[in-house]
Amino acid sequence: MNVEERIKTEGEIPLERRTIIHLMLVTNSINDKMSLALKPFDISIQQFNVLRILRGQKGKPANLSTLNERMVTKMSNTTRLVDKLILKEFVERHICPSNRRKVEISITDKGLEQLRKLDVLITETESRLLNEFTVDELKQLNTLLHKF
Amino acid sequence: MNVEERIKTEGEIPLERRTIIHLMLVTNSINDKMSLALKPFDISIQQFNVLRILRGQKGKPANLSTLNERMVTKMSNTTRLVDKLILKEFVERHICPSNRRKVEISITDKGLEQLRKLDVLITETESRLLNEFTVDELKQLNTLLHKF
DNA sequence: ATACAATTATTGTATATACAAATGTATAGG
DNA sequence: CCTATACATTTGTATATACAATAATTGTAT
Repeated sequence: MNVEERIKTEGEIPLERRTIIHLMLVTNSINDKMSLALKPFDISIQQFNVLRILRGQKGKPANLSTLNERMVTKMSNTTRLVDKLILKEFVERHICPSNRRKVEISITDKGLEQLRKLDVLITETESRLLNEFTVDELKQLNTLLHKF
Repeated sequence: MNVEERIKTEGEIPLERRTIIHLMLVTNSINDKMSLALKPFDISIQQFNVLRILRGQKGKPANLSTLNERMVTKMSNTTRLVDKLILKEFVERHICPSNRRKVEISITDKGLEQLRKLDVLITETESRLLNEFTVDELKQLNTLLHKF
């Protein structure tokens, strides 16, 4: 990602500003590519993220606040995000019997099956995105990001 | 930014996946803080970006496709983004006399004035976001991001 | 000149998201 | 036991965004 070329600036950008812009450009590009990869499956990144969280629960259902807590990109309206996954029959929603304010959301077999297909795709996409990096560089990048 | 803590995972995340997630978490957090800083001025990050691009034109107006090309986060509908800036009287839109398909968008004095106020704020916010980094680390980070 | 394609921006429409208010449920204090 | 408060989610509504269709203008080939 060449910052100056991409945003067509000839003047010099201060290092701090350039870093922020650089990060934005990179993650925007990653998001675009991920969305594109998921598009044939008619699944958004957010929906994919929820499915993965639910699988990580290993059978134990999650409630809405748990999902919200764990989502990479938080949403202001997880109810309706889940609605869409229910429509696709990838998840189920039941009222929690021990506390009826809560809902229990769990992934269905159909959802798990879909996720297995997506796993391959996503792992490939991630690798493709990072193919210029050595393992050491990836570790270095993570160390730097940890400072935020 | 502690990835595992933030998304509440106990299992180990593969390095490549972790890197992508890490980037997302960091830029989401940056975006949140920037939006928050701009909020009192009722300006979105996108609108701010357009104003800055227009100032960079140094009097020379820009057309829509130029804006689109240069925006950090591209929009599918720059027309309506500009509409909002016109409503606030920060920019003006005229039909390009040499090619009437094009529009000429330019920043107004009021827009420039507003931008001067925002500059301080944004520069401060950027510094605050990056205060854990040395200049060397920032350069290092940019070098790594360049690999995308 | 005329027809056709290419360019540039706008508009319509469906969907997504943010934010606040409302709903239903549980808990704690008098 | 009653009421107030806190909690968890849902719903309403305004705004934002994506995507496709349309409109207007220009360039080009015949």
